[in-house]
This record gives sequence, structure tokens and C-alpha cells, in this order.
Amino acid sequence: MNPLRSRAEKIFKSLRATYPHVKTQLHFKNPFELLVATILSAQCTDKQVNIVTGTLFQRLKTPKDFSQVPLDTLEALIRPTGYFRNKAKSIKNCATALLEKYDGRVPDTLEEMVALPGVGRKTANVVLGAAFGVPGIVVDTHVARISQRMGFTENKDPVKIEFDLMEILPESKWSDFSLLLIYLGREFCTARKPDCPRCPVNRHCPWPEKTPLKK
DNA sequence: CTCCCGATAT
DNA sequence: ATATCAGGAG
Repeated sequence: MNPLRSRAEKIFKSLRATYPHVKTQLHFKNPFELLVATILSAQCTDKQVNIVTGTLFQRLKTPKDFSQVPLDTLEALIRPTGYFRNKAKSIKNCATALLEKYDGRVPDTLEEMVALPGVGRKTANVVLGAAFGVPGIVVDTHVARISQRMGFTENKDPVKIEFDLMEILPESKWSDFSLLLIYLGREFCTARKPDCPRCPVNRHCPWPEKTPLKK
């Protein structure tokens, strides 16, 4: 009955056909590495994150390693990802908190995750979904932009968008849908120059008609 | 709301 | 030159 749900289902099916095996593009070997990589991914491409973590994880492996490394050393190691001072602090404080509160393990609930320093809902849902199989909508810049263009939400606040999307999709599809939208955002529905004619779901999207000839 | 910030595409 | 990239904290 809900037209939004119906459209969301169709878009999900089309995207799934286009991208059969959805998976995070971030390289990691365990939940902790994924957590670090996701913190580094703020306002940075996953490609750049993978370059940095490739060498980073050779040098530092455990939460203990990260909690003990000098801050300026960590800053130098992650500098190419941008926001390197904030991220270095977040990662180091986060590693310390994991040691103190969870004996070095990464927790598997949203409340525990977002209580960690430098971890918000986006980062938490990425790790929960990919490392623990816990359902969650990941609202990053791509998901926010595409959700607005597709008319899934009128909101700009990421938390409101997250709840709007949770309402129009079954829980079992939250994680995959997030990843599918991110793939779409990278290849077609880009921020600056969206390639609507080639978009695999343009027939289900109201946005192309809205921007006919933007000079 | 502002600040943090390097790398890349346009 | 400028917009944008798997955001979060104060």
C-alpha cells in the first residue's frame, strides 16, 4: 500500500541485480581494524583509506598497540586521510576505551558503539553490519544525498533520514540497502555530476525530471 | 553552527 | 579555483 515501500523494494531489487555481491570496500581483518578504517573514512575516499591502513596495520595491530603509540606518530601515519589530528585522537582514545571497558574487544550493540570516542551512528552501523551482522541503516553522504533525490526523505538530518529509511524497508535489508546506495553513489548518482541516463534505477527515481536543464 | 583537513575530480 | 569524499565533536 505504501508507495514509498514499493518503490524502495523495486530499487533494492534492481541494485541487487547490478551489484550481486554487496560488501564494504574497506580492507580489514577483524572488527577492530574495520572500526579504525571506518573512523578514517570520514570525508575521505575508501580507496585512500585502504592505502593508509595497508601500512598502518602492519605497524599497529591491537588496541593495545594503538593505545600506546605516541599521538604524533599516529598522526603521521594517517595524515593522507585528512582530519588527521581529530582522527588520531579518536582512534587512540577509542582503543584505550576498548581496553578498559571490553578487554580490547569491539562491542556489538549500537549503544555501546556510539559511546566510544569518535564513533557516531554512521561508523557504528558500518561496523555492526559488516563485522557482526547486526542490521542498520548507514547514513553517510551518499545515502543522504540519494535518499533525498529518490524522495525517500525530505529531511537533511542524518538521524532523521536513518529512521525514515528504516520505516520503508524490512530490517533484513537495511545493511545491504545502505551498501547498494553507496555503490550507486560512487558510480552514477554522484554529488556533482550524476549520470542519470546510465543509472540502473532511473526509471524508479523521480529526480531526473526535476532537473531538466540546469544551464 | 563551526571546525577539523589531505587528495582527487571537475 | 572549488566541490567533494563511507563524519563527529564542541
